Amino acid sequence: MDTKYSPKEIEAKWYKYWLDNKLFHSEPDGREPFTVVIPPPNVTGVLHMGHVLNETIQDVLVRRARQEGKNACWVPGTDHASIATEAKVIKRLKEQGINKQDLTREEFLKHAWAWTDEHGGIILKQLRTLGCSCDWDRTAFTMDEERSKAVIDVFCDLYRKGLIYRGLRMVNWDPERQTALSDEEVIYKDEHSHLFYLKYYVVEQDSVQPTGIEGEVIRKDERGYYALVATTRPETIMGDVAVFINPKDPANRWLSGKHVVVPKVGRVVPIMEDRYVEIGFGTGCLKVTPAHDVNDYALGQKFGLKTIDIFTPDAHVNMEPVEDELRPNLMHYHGMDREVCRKAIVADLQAEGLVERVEDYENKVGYSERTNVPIEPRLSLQWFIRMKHFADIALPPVMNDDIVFYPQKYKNTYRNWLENIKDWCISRQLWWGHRIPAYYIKGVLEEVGAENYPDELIFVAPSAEEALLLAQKHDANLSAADLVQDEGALDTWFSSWLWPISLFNGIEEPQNKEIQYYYPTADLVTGPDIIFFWVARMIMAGYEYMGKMPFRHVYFTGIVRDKLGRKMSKSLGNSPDPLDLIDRFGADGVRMGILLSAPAGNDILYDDSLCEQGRNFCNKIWNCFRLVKGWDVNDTLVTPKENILAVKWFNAVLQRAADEVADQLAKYRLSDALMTIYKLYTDEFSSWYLEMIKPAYLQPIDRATLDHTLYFFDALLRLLHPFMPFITEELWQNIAERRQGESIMTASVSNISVSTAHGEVADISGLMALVDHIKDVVTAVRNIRAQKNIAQKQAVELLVLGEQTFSEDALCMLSKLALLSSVTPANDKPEGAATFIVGTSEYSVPLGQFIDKGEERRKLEAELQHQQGFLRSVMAKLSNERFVQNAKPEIVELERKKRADAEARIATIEASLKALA
RNA sequence: GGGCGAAUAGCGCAGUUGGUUCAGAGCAUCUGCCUUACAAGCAGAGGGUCGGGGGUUCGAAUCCCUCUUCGCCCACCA
Repeated sequence: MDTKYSPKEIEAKWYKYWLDNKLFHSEPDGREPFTVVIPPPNVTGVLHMGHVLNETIQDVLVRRARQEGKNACWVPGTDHASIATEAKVIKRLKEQGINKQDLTREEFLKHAWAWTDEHGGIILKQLRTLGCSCDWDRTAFTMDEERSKAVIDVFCDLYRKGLIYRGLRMVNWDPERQTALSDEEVIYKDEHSHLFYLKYYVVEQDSVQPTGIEGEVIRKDERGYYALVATTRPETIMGDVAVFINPKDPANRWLSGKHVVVPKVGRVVPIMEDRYVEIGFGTGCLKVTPAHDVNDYALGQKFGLKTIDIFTPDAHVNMEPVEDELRPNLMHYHGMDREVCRKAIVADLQAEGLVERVEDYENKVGYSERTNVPIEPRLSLQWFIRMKHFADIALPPVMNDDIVFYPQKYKNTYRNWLENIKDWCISRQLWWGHRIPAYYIKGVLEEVGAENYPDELIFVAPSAEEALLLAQKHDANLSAADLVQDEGALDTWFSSWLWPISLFNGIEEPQNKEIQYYYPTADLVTGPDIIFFWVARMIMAGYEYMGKMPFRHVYFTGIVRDKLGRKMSKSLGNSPDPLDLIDRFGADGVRMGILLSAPAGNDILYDDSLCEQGRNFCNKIWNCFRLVKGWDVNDTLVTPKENILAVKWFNAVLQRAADEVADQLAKYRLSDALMTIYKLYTDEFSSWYLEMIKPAYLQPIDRATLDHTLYFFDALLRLLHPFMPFITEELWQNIAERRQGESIMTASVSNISVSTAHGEVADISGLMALVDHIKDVVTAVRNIRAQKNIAQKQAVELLVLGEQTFSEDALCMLSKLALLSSVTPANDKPEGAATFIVGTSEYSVPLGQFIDKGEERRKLEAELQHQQGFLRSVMAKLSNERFVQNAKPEIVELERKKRADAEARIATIEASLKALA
């Protein structure tokens, strides 16, 4: 066996074994279910560090549940990710010289499916490399037949319930992809921009009169009186229909009732008044373009203003809606991109003296989450869900912890969103996705246009045939050819929100055995960035369709960042390829690396050194195994006394650690749990226990000690298995004879210690204290060796001064660990001895001529000072009457004991100093 | 603008109702060791006024107030 663990073949071997033996597969049975549904990654995505974190956590939870005897079922799958995938397909088609516009819907979808089949599911393969124990037989896709049926049926159902409606609204428009987006898909970014102050000349120049109100600001230049309007988007002036002032604003009072000319455009628009306009911002004059701004639209609605939409769907200037008589002056802007037009129009305005000034300005601009282009607010006909009802059913269960969030702080975020919920725009102008099951009568649509199409003539049904039946109730003469289906597709999240239900076909058959057994799921593990997109909406759908929560616990992971704290991203190139890491450190090493510093909710700063630590830990375990398996056993050998003590002690340590791990896991403190196991292995097991029982070189070990040690090893592997599945399986299989198909995956983790290890221990804390004392003495002796340059192999004598006595087994253990030639009680210590104190006892190692009296004295004096300082602080407390009166009696008693101990130690040190003199 | 959270060792963190030498473990650093399981290792060591200030208390990293700094979420100020 090599001294290094080499993961590659071992990982492949056991993953295959698990699959061959169907150990990941779950079927409903009598056991308690433990269900986890994977947050479906994009079907065309590849594994990144965020996935590694997320999936490793899920795997730990699932594997642990399996070991606890639960029927664990982790369902994998992928998301069709409508907008992201459609973008990728369009890009690839472009590379092949094909434009989406030239394709029919059917042709495009053919390409999209081809792409999905080709690249889809790569990420699921990669999850196997990481060791994920998903039930692959259940692999699903948000757009497969079963899931699609659920989506369409839910749409129809919500429509019937009046929770879905169609309407002309101002929506977030992505001009790149040319589709509407939900509010959640818009990311606001701070931007350096400019505030342009434009002159809108007053039409009624002759009637301008100062009002005499204090604070009045009348603007006039050689061309006459004008209103000054501040805007960040001068290109939208072509859609201006009014200028608003606040009725209470003294500065602009004189403009009341006037009309102004939109600069360059030439349109005469009224000055109007509304309290929405903030006095003191800019000049207090607001230009209003209802077609291109959400607030302007609201004002337009309130006052019945026209909307002049001067952009095409891809945000190029369109002069069509502009009045004929104004157009000739503006035609050179026609077809310009909005950004280009901004520059052009500013230049023109400046040339004509219509810009009074330009200021630097910081503002927020909304960007499309997917295409990263600025959102254009756009009036369009879309489908929405009324969210009030869903907010009402989804808020209470989280607030009262029926569904528990880890960490809890996200409850606030969740509440905040639900309490200010807005309707959800679910339609997208995309082809890749679930097509909206709404049908229109072709003739009527052509006659009145989409915007004026009456709601009563919309027929929503799962299929064209069923829609026709509905339509025929309205007009018996209609035939299939008279109906036309809505062109839009649904938001991806409209299918994801059903995931925990649709995976078990719970929408179609709510009473089926699977949904009844697996639902609600146990834990959801996901990033806080999709708390609104996904988590909240799953809770809504869960209560709406199952009447129950979709999951009991939500574990929000942090964001994986690089060492410098930057978010990992493709463009920065700071994201390592997980497969490459697995290649270098092994899957177990990578899992440990990512888990170690990933407490819930905290961002993790990833660095390769974390995986190195994981790999090193694998080696440690590997070498423990080499040692233990290398021992020959001799059945006739009597178990040494120190081994009996060691076994009893480690048995207790193991149980304590196992309890701690269980507690930490119950609190979802995975990295703490892993650290507990790590320390148990490296510190207690390797550094102490194995050294305690290790036979001399080439000597055999006794049967009882070996058996107990193998048992401990087995238990340690079981504890570690959820975190590092591969190496633990490998060693577990080799530590004892196993049946075919048997696996550590299902080896129990309850009752980890052996209660019969050399009989019951009555006083566990006494046992622990004894071994702790021995460890302290050993460490002190090692220190003396180091300081005095005494060789590791050179045995030394130890004198015990005072009352401390050791039982025989303790003496044996002590002698073995510290390599002592003798341990003898003594009243006085010889000339030239190094001394140290453990607890209240003093020890001494005679050194003969090696001793440096001066140094020894300095050490003792330093210790004396420390003890005296400590005693003073204790005395201060005890002499404080209010402390003695108010503090709890046990606390006071403790202080008294501290005083006694300190006094004893001081006496000992003083005696030693005297002896040295 | 509103809300939430954080600040503890060089680094990323733990510290559960205030009380055990409570100021912690891990990594990194330093020192000594190729000691027959492991140098990807072993044995040791150093390192922090718990962001600043005030208060409550016999006692504060922990509770309260305040200031500073950082992060996140939400929001229609052109």
